[in-house]
Amino acid sequence: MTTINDIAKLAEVSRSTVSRYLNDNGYVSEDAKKRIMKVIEETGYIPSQSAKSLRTKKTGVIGVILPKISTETASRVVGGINQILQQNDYQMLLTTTSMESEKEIEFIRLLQSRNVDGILLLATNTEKPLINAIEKAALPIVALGQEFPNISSVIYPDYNATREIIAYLIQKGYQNIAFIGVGEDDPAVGIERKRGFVDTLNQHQLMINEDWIVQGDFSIDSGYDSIKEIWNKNNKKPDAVFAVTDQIAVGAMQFLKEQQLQIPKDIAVAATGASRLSQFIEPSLTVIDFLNKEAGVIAAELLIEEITGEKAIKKIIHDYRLLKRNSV
Amino acid sequence: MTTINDIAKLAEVSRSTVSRYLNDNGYVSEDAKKRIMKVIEETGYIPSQSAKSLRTKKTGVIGVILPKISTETASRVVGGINQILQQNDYQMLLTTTSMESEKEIEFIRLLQSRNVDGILLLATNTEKPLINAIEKAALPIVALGQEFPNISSVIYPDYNATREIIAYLIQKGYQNIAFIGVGEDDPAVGIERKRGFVDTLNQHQLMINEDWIVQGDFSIDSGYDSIKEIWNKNNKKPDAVFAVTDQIAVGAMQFLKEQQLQIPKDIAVAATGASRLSQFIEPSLTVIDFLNKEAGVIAAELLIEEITGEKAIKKIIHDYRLLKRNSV
DNA sequence: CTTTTTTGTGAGATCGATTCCATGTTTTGT
DNA sequence: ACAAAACATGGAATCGATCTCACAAAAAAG
Repeated sequence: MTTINDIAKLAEVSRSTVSRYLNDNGYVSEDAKKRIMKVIEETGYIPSQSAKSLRTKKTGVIGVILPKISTETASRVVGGINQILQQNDYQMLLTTTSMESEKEIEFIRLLQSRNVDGILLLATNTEKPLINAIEKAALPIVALGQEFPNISSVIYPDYNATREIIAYLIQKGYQNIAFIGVGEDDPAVGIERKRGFVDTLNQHQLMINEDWIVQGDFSIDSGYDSIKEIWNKNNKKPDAVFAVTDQIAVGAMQFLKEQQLQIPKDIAVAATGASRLSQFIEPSLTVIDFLNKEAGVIAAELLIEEITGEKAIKKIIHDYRLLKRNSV
Repeated sequence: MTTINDIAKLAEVSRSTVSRYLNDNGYVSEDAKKRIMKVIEETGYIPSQSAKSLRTKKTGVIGVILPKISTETASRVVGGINQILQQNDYQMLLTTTSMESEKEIEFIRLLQSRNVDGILLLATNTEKPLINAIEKAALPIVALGQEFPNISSVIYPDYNATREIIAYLIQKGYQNIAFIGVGEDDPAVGIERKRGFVDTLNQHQLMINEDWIVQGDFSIDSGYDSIKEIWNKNNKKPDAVFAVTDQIAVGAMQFLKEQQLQIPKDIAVAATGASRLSQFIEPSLTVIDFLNKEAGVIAAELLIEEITGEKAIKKIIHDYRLLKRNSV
């Protein structure tokens, strides 16, 4: 491999001059420049980032920690992050936790050892060990999707958005609304959305039927199973169901269709999350769109701000949109 | 930041001993081990990968170049890659070209400067400059989706799979089949799939109607526009349409439904690519499933093999599956 | 009881860049 | 014409690890 020393020798200048040329700082004569350029061209020399980073303490790499890459939400967010990072000449080191929360902590350490300039964390929990790991970390971290003390974060308006969509259901005349949620270790999805649901029902003096509140995970299958559970539990059936993710809703719709139920005539379905699927399934799903790509963009911008100075901790509550479609 | 020197001093041993401890090679007494362990624990020391890589010429990072992250295909492939890399303690540096082919070359250089141990290239073209860049690169590269000379690659059976699905259409009684393709700069999708289509029609002595062969890009919208173009062009309408991607097919279906056509009664639709959407759209799409995640797994395994010895260039033609569903 | 062998440790070179500083040469200002 | 400023260059330290080698002490072998 050719190094800066080889270039220096071939171009008959010193290592320092080559470095000055490469980084375009300090003085380099036209003559020397030309020679160096020529030699670099001929040898196909590529500077070693490892050596550079060792000296400068900067890698130009941002670590991204996410639960799972192969979900539409994740890939949208990553798309947004990527766009900003690329604009700012950063690269993205991607790690996925496969929903194992210990890995989030492990990766924070690992990314630090890789000397990344900052971390974007799409967290699925806010447990104490994770908080500790974040506080101990000596580099900028921005969280997306959950809120953490002492670091900047971009959070989705889980509570308010849920309130709006539930209110919309009620306004449309649905009174018996079922809820398919997820575990509470994910505060944003598991707690906030449920709180939005419960509070809105209470506000409208609607009865909350515990039999109609079930818990799935994030999968289509769990949506199917959850609504089935509701269906088999009781004689009285809901006339609407809200699912905390659109994947869950898709599974639920599958079951409902199998029961020969008309959506939304017999039962309305609404959810959070605007995947392609939610748009093209029939009937098209009424959902909350959290504009994931945008959120990724904002989070990345926040992180870069923080890397390049700006110490302020910012909490940004991201925008959302209620997409009224045909399932309600 | 604490370095190995600090640890050495605090544990009252030499730098070398700490290094031996960290890498678990050479002799370290139990006593020294204990002291080092304690100091590391107390200080929260994290070794610098930059320094390590500078010495060892290994980073434990694999570069992945892909056209676009936010497609289902890409995220499935990346999921598969990630799984294998994680198992082998590699990290993934992700770059996206946004379909700009010069960027593929740029990123090959960039990733080299980052001293990645290998590159996984999901290419969308096989132009000369790209081939040159690959040949000049002095590190293992594995391509996925397109074939390149002199490097290992995992390729999809574009030709054979297309033949099978077209044959299936014919067998089902469809004789007037339209084709929505993409540009020929993408040989795998643009040329091979078209060739499979044409050859199969010829083999069955079916007329190839040039008016029924149009070109879109990879988007849903282009599917809509393409089938519309076919529809408005001619008095005679096809009774089936094959699209080279399921996204295109979804767009086409949208148009066909708007024309009050029954799928598959009035017109059958088939495509390549088994997205979630293709499964849940109505009617569910008959497609070729290229098992993208699996392909990612195999490509990653191939690359790791190549990094750890094994010099053989392998061309692997990946498996596929014809999913017979309701759109045919 | 010597001779090997094994165990344990540290000094110092090295990887490939950046950067401070010293030194010399031009150019500019007055 | 002479001091000051600008230009140009190279030497050498440095970043934080690895790793070869030399050397000494302890254990095993003869």
